[in-house]
Amino acid sequence: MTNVIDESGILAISTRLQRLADALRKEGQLIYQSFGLDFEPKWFPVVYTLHLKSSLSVVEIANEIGYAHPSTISLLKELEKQQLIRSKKDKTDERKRLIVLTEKGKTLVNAMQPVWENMQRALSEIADNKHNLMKAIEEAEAKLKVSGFFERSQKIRQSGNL
Amino acid sequence: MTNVIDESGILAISTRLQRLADALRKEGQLIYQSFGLDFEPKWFPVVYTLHLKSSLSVVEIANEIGYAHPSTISLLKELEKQQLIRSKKDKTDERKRLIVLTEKGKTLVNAMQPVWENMQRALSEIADNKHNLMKAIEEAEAKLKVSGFFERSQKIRQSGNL
DNA sequence: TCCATATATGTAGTTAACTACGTAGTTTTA
DNA sequence: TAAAACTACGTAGTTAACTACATATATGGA
Repeated sequence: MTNVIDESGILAISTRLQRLADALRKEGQLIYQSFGLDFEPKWFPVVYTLHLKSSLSVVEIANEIGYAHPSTISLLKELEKQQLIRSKKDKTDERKRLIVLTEKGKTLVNAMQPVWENMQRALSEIADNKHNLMKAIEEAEAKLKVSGFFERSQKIRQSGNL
Repeated sequence: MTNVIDESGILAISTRLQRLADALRKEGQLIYQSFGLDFEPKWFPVVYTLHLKSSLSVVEIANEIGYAHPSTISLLKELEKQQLIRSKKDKTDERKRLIVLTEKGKTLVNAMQPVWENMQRALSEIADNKHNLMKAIEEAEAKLKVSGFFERSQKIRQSGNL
């Protein structure tokens, strides 16, 4: 199991992140199935957000979950098809569509609580190590927010040595 | 900048990983451009592997970089178009195509050394924190190799409480 | 008050990975 | 030694995110 990429260090980091994200998403799908639930991991951010905030516009949801708005729209379409959400025009601003969970959606969220608890434990086993993965992600995101990868590269370059 | 997903904990981890991978890949593209190099981050795993191993078949490359072979084939097509690699039939096994870097490819690899060094430093600034991102990824991957997310979920479920 | 600018939503097309399946050589085994 | 099983490569179609652009409504300033 020699693997050049695992040894090429940090340069292949985006490859490694993507691989890991893919694997977890796919296995997440199997877990929902095994509990007999008709739910997909990619829906989690939207549904969880609406569970907490109850009524939000498309762009507000996009901001909450950190996605571009067209991605959010396509998730909302799927959830509408599943009858887990519905939407109505905002009366005070005709441009906005306010999204809410349906009764079916709320029921499903309740049914998913033990599954989420189960997943959380399994994920903790995987991610809680000497270097905690969630904390590492949070710290890296915080750094990027202060100054991006490109900006840091430019600064290093201008500093002379590279 | 309230963000439900950042606070929803580990359940949205695959979303977070993907976001981070995307951001780093895109900024990586800008960095190559800023150095005047016609190179894309997604090509790195293949090119770096061929730089170290010089002649490999399609499936061997796929295994080295941890991708499915069709993904590798489409990367190889792009690299062939860029004239960075070429291939010839293996004489002892007619099924195999042996891939090598061209002279242009080798020259580019040399030209990229300082850029890779620069990127490595910038990435270290981002990822070397209290919880080191690369190490966290490695640890999580090791755990998954022992027993996957699904398998762990099943075991927790069977243990009774969930 | 009306025009310019900004915001909210939507559509179309792209990207970078994947799985499923097909074909052609190679190896094993009955 | 011929059939079965395996391996290598390739194609087609899918997925889950993205950017760029279009349209409709709202708002602020001259």
